[in-house]
Amino acid sequence: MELKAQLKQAVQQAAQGMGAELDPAIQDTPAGKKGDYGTPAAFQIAKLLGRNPAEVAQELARSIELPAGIARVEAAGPFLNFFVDVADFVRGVVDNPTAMPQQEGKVVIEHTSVNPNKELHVGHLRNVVLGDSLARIMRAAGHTVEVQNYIDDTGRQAAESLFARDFYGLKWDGQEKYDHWMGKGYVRLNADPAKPEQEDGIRAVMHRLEAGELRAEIEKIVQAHLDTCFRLGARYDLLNWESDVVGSGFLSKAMNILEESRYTSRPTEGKYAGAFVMDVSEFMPGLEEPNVVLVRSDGTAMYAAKDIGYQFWKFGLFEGMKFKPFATDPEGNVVWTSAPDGEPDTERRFGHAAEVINVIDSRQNHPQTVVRSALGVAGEDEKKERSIHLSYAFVTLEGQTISGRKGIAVAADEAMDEAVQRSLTLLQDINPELAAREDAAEIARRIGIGAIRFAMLKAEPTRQIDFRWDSALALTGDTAPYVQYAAVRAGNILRKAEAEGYAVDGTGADWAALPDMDLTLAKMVARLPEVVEQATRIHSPHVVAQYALDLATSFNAWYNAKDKAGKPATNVLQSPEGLREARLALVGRVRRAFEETLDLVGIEVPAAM
RNA sequence: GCACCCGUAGCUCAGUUGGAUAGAGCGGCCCCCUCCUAAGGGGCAGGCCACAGGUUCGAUUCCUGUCGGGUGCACCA
Repeated sequence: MELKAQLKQAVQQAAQGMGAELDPAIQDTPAGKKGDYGTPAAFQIAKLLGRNPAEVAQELARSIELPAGIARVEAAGPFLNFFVDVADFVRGVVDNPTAMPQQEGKVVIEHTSVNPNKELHVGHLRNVVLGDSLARIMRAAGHTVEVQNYIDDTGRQAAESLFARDFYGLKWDGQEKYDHWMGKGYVRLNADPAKPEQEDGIRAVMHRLEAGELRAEIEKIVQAHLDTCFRLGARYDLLNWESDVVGSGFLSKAMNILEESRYTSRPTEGKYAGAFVMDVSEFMPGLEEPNVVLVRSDGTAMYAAKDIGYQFWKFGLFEGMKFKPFATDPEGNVVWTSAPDGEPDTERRFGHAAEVINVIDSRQNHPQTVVRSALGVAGEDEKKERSIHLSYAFVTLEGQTISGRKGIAVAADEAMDEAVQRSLTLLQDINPELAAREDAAEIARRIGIGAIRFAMLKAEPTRQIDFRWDSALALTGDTAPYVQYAAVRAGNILRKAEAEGYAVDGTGADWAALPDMDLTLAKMVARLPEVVEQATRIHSPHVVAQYALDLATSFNAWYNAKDKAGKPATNVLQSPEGLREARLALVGRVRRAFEETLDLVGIEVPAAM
């Protein structure tokens, strides 16, 4: 990685010497090709100079000054291939910690934001896992990250659940998970033919919610949601309540800012007479109707206006909310909440983001683009550019659209229970000795939760996924357990080596004894920083999940490598002294890479498998 | 109708700012525990990268169009 940057510079200089200015790509050579890293720079140079690419490559090979760690260079037709010095390279990887990107600036990530009226279902899992993983990645890349969870406490869903509870006279037994219990009333109400006649009662609850009278009721549901998310491994810094966003006057503050813009107006005639509208055509080309109504002609605000106010606040365009502690997460960190009786944020602790990432499903693409455009309308072009919608396709259930209202859903808690149970069953099946251990439950938990997280992450967010038990909870193939198993194997080698009294820190290592097979593994380790950089650039954790698979595949292939006689070729403990120490140090480094990589996507390594 | 997303092996998906023979997993067939854990490894079969143009020395990748699937287009929330 560091090495790639040096190679790039060397190629750049050599090209300059030939009279060509360019930004050359340095890439891994395709499998089966000679060399470790290569560049197609000769194509570009040839074009600039009007010469033959293969000749240019030859000349480059002769003139380039190779950085330390590169043993030699060879022209392969128009490509230029570099060969690393195996001993230098592996030692370099082993001796140095992962050189993560050093990105700066505060990033606010909003995810989860589940209506507080019913338990989470498997569709919500994707949101939580995407957001939590991206938060971990952005933090590792150097950013200050603040995770926010939006609580829609004044919405219709919350009102219906609370209404249903009283309407049916439901009593909580103190045992059932609270959000599940509340959800039952909601589903019952929506299946009830008598529901249309209850509109007045539901509206009355909505008014009480808006007045903040039922906040304690909603808090109980929110706490139950947090328990589910904590179990998944997600962590939060701040809960923002819709009633507080409204109560803090963000709406009028945002409208005041937008008033100044030449893109907003209050038409006195036509279809928008009397309303406050925003023309977004400059920011959203191709729209049939470029005007977005923010405030209706009767003076009431549209939902979009509230979203805009909230987004403006995240970027620090104004202040006003008050905060207090709400809960502590499993590590004992405080989760804060907005609250009418909280303290003003005099230290500007919350919000004030340089970048805002909203994790919301793709059905919100249009409204999210409007929110983003509003920053442009306000003249905040840089903030507009750094207003990111992490859009993902919503999850279907066995081909059906998930509907909490109709009760067509699998609860997130149920999916996690089942995943952990399946892990334990498999453990008993293939490793009874281990299953009898005291920590078997913890091992099964890490595997089960890991499997679910991984299933939600491994594909691109835009990809539609269908939740099916057998694929979401699979424990072999492209899954978390596959990666965890490789990490555990690496750990086992180290443990045995230490028991034998061998050095695992590189002491006594004969780096020059390492064959190319070991180099391949070290090269995979060295890729991690660029993977993290890419994940932050495209705002998607799936590349990290894919890398975890690549790393595990590399390690397993190396672990099982056979020589021509069919004997193990890389057995560490049976390697000659010197080579053994070099390999132990490498295995130790690979193990750390597994831990770091899995941590980026919120997956823990079990003690044994 | 308009906008956005997707179309890669039988199925589910990867594929770096355009580069060298397009890769995995699942499923099918065949091998590998005298070897640090077989939740593993190796091999075989399986591809007009939806289709048609274009840009380029070079396109799965960028542009245009067509077809197929999904989603969204209220002075709703």
